[in-house]
Amino acid sequence: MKIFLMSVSEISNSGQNLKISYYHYQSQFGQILIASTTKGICYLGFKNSIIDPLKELIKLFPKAEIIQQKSEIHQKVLEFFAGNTKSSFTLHLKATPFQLEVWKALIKIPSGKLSSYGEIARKINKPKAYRAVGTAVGKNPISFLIPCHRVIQSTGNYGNYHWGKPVKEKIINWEKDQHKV
DNA sequence: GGTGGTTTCGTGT
DNA sequence: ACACGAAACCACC
Repeated sequence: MKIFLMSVSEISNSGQNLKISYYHYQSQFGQILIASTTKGICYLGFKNSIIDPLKELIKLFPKAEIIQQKSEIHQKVLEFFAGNTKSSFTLHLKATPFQLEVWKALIKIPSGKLSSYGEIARKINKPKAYRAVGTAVGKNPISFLIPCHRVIQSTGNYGNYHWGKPVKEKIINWEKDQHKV
């Protein structure tokens, strides 16, 4: 069972006076970019033909000082990708209050399980806000750690994915396999 | 089981 | 004030 604690502190002001270290790494789902502040992970995205995660990072924190540099916390994330489920992480997020609610609800979905946008909406006590939930889930800046891939349509279709549907399917199947053993 | 129109809410502009 | 979207729901067929 995967249990990890996360605390979240908010970033206002587009990242002014903020120093962010980022680096590209390889994962079993493709190339990823991990970015962190001194407080925690602030961005984690997949690189593919359509998405340039570095561009997204800069767009998210236009005023921050963004430097290419490895860091210890990146290593912890890589271990997590490798299957070390004991780690705990601190996230340093820029978010609206609604997004924070949604992302916290995502963290509660156990590995290997799936949820739907409507179910998340009911969990945060706004059952009719499923459409807004979809938008909020899609803006999650930390893929994989915040398990946005575990949310699919109520019909059973996998629905869309910011980093491309194939990646979403890969991760879901991988997590399924982890629990078969 | 599938299609199409309607409902609904938070965001960015 | 307005349009959009990682959806859901209902009424048909």
